[in-house]
Amino acid sequence: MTVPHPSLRSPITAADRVLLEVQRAIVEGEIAAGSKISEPELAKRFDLSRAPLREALARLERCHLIERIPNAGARVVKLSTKGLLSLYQLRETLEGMACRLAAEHMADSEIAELRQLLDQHLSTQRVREGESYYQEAGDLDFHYRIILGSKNDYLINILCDELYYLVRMYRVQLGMNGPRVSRAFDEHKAILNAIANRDGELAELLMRRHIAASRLNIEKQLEQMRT
Amino acid sequence: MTVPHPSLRSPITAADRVLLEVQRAIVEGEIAAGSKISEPELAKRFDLSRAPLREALARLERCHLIERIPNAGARVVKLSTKGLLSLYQLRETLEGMACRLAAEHMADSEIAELRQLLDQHLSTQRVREGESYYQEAGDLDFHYRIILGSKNDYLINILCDELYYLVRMYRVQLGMNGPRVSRAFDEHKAILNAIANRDGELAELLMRRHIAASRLNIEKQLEQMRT
DNA sequence: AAGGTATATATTGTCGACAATCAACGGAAA
DNA sequence: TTTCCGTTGATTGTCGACAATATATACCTT
Repeated sequence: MTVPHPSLRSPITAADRVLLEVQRAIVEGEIAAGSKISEPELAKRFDLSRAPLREALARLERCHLIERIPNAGARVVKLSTKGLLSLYQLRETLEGMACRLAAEHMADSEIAELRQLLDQHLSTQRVREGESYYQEAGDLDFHYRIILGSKNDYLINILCDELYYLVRMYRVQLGMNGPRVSRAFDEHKAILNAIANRDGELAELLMRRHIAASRLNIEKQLEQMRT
Repeated sequence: MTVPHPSLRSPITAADRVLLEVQRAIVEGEIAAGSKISEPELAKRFDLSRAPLREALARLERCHLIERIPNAGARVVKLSTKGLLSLYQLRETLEGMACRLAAEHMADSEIAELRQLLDQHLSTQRVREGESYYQEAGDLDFHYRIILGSKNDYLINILCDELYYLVRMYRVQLGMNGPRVSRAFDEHKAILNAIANRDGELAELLMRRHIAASRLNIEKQLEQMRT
């Protein structure tokens, strides 16, 4: 059911483990945004040498969760309105593109699976009304499959490996469990239909609106928090 | 005159040096596409330890010049028609977006400098007719400035740090010195005008066509080589 | 002779220690 | 008191060696 992450390479090394742990910790705010990262401290905490840790840090930098300055160390990224805007601006363009390509390239079987996934979400959604985690996972799953459906490896890499952890970080730390669930479902359904009809242009448009709506929703909540 | 690369961080470390060297070697085909990379061999060749070398390899993977498999080593990427198509497909979307944003966000002074740059290219172009290196550098410069003008850090990072080396690798190894110089100049000029008029929509359209034309040009040459 | 298995070799992943660089603190001069 | 400078402390960058894993070779079996 859950789409395996593309960057999960078969042999799991120590660097991989610590990467996943630290990634989760940063996304969930367990390691505070903007805080400095101490290599010796983390190495001690995960009981391994600095070598695999630095490997992990390199990959964290790659997905924009930390920023490194030579000879000065690494810091967890700070969340900012400007950053959020840039990120969603980019997502709008890239996922729109992915959606158009998916409408062109997805196999009929993949589309069928996607529809099945959506129906399944709807039922679990009815049962577990309001539980945001399942919605979060389901939403990710939906987007992932479309992105993978684009069949463009560079595009897939950018969205799934380099941007999505940051997207999740914003969602989690700004508390975006969101009351947007039902509307999101309808939008997902419309997108799926466009893809099934092989209407790439419409699919792109709908996906762009979907993400724009999501962005506006977040910005609205941001505004409320400030007052 | 030349725009400094954004990823050139101030303190230059040993890993930075070897990165630049290997990057160049791969782009220019000195290290053959598809060949295996031996860490001990490269370490000996550049007379340093494997630690900074691995740091460099991590960054090479980031810009898609090598592919790493855990416990199995790294290989230089293979060039393929599919890869080239994916890459230019992505560039078309991303640089189009950058161009639209540049039309909205570039300062008047930046636009003036861009115009100056273009005039300068035109004159050197007349003097050194056909010398492709200057054209290559000039073209990169033009695109760089527009990308930077988008003021979207994530977009800038993707285009300038993660995709452009690969673009250059395709250009160099497929021998794209190109007779497209004069047409490219006209297209650049039109794009600049759209930006100066703050017409983001047109700027995006023109940039997309510019890149699409460049892609078609390459594909044409590819076709000729095959026969 | 072909296929599979086991050894042997080479490469990658990891470790602990050293060197180079940067940030923080304290003291001296204006 | 404020500013500049040198020292101290800590952190990052680099090194060489060891352990774990994968590839290649040779051998044995069918």
